[in-house]
Amino acid sequence: MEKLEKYYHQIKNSPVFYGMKDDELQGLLECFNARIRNFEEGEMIIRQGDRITNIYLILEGAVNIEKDSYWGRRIIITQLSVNDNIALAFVASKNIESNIDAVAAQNTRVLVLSYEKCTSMCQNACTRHKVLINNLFDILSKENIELIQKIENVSQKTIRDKLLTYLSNEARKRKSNSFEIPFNRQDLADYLNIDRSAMSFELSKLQKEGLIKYNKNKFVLSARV
Amino acid sequence: MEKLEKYYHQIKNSPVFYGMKDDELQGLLECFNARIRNFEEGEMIIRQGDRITNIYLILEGAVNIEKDSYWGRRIIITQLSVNDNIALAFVASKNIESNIDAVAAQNTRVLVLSYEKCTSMCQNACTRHKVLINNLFDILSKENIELIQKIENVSQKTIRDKLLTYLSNEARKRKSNSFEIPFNRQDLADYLNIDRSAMSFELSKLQKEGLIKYNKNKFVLSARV
DNA sequence: TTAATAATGTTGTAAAAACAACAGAAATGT
DNA sequence: ACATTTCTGTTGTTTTTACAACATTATTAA
Repeated sequence: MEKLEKYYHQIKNSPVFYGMKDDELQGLLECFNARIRNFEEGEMIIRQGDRITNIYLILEGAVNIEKDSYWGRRIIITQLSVNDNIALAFVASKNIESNIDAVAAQNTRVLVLSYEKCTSMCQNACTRHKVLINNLFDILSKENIELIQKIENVSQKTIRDKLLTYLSNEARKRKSNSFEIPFNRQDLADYLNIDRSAMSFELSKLQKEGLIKYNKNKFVLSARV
Repeated sequence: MEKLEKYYHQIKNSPVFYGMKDDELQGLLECFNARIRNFEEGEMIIRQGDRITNIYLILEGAVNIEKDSYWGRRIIITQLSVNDNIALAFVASKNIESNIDAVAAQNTRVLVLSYEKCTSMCQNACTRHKVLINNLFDILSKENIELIQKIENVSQKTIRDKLLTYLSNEARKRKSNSFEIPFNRQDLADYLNIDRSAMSFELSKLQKEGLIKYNKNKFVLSARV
């Protein structure tokens, strides 16, 4: 339990527990059987078919939400990072199996809470549960909007349009024309559902045309985009 | 307010209000300024850029959630039907503008509730609000899972794989190999982000190969799919 | 019933993507 | 510093898709 102390401030200010008083949070962390788990890059945190009963809060690192298609191709649905929750939607619908994998994209530290344990104990009656569920509702709303955004990105017709849509959406999100993306080329291709080499080719083309500049994961969009 | 009576039973048993006592629901409908609105096929219920402050519950009909791509192509994100809520994610994130259109896919009857009005009045304190937010959390979770499902559908590489993935997901959802889909051919193409005529061609091919049978919107999957 | 309109299916052609194979650059480990 | 491995970019070929144009079948209206 001592290790929790180190992250207490971060936990308290995370969207899940935002607005909770210290004593409420302390009690909740105990009641939730809170513990910290570490995952190495590439390690599976959640597998397709799992039933999720825990709330996962990312304290350090990043996690890819993936799906292997029936024919073996990898689909990256989204990448989560610090302060995000993993597979929250499956916690509420507890009789629905996870249809996604969660894979550590780097070495990752996660706070794990037994949601089930708390709801059974406090019967939804305590104030901290009320704050929590409000927060969870907000978080899920934002996730929902993110997923719609992603659908827009991958629904473009050409590789070019997918790239431009993705990049300009990222720029808008960060309120800057200059930003880093969390993906390497292969991951970006798996996120946009396109071939890596074809994507590389189109990126160069966009750079030659002066629409974008990039170096590794750092992108700069020209005003024209 | 009399018109509400006609739908009272349906409203009471809808996922949003599920588990609410009669007096709670009655009070809530008043406090929410509940009213019924009708939309004709093709009419816009929500537009990109709107700020959503109402909860919309579909009582009759169906609604397409759409987005016009920058280049003018139509994307159907999902189709909602009776008992579904429209654009719920944007109600929670009230300072985020809608990035989607909601268009009546048929003549549609909708219950409209001012979410804002209630939250400001009851300060999240009344029991009915607690039941409501729990329900909303559940609904958003399911929507989330649906969106992930849709991402899987459109992330397949070929038209054939998109169709087979979509159809077998539908079959699983309805627990039957025989089912109707809510789309005509053009809408299905816009949902899967593919060309209608190419899709028609592939559908015939699948039928010739004996993998599927179809007539209009009614599909039957062979055991091999 | 017939004409008009809409929806769906079919085909050929041009465009785009996937794929494979490889070259060069960057990162990693020893 | 060197060898090894991983990542990224490039090119040519094959496959798939979009698009356009039209045929056929349903649906609607007169």
